[in-house]
Amino acid sequence: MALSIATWNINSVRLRIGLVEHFLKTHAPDILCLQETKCPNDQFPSKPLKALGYEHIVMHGQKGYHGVATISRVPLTELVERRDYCGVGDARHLSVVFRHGAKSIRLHNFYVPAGGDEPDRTINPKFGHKLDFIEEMKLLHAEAEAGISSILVGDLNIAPLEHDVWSHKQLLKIVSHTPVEVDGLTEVMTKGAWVDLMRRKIPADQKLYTWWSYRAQDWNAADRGRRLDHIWSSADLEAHLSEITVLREARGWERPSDHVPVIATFDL
DNA sequence: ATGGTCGATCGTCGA
Repeated sequence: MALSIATWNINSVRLRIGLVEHFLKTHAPDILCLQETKCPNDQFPSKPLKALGYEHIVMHGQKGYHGVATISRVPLTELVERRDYCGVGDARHLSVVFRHGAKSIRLHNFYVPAGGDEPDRTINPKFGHKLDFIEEMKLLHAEAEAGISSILVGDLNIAPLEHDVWSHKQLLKIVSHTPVEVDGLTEVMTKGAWVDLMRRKIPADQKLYTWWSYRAQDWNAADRGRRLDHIWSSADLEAHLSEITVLREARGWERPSDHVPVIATFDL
């Protein structure tokens, strides 16, 4: 029985609700996790999503900034969590639990702080916040709850591997690919026993990006991308992963997000 | 080496 989970930093869900509808119509994931919805909960555009069969919507929004939402066509349980990482009141995490066949699965939806421009916490508090957020994520274990498998998706704002960026050497001092962030995210994975599902299907020696800056004249020709969006799971789900799709074409849609959807399909 | 572009909101911050 197939299960598909998608993640997409939408960069304003109200502005791009048409693109979300198009994506749901053409790819029909069972569940879509959005980040950077930039939308208070009472203004979330639920109606067109429900009309497409996505009747189960859990939001964690705030005015103007951040915000995550999980949109599902399969029922979700009452076991919803919204964790306030770093205790600053940002809407950057949401997790839900659903059943699929014999399994119960907790699905975490994360929007990790971008961290500003200067990779030095003594002069840039935003970078310090990012490092503290990652530190707190190290406490999250893929097997935290007995009998519940885990999937973790989202915009983690870190490209950990050499071929997750267009130039490893030129980005070593650029926030998202600095050694302190990469080491931190790697430790989140190892301590929590998470599996990087995208790299189980696309080998680490191949370039793989999910984000291209708005600032490039021609994002496609320059192809200076980064893999900032991720799909991880607990070890028990790895053997059931059938496909990973990075929807690069979405970067070329009209008025696009700077991130593209990533979809994991399981056979469970 | 620098600047380049977006979105929410309405001067400026965050990315």
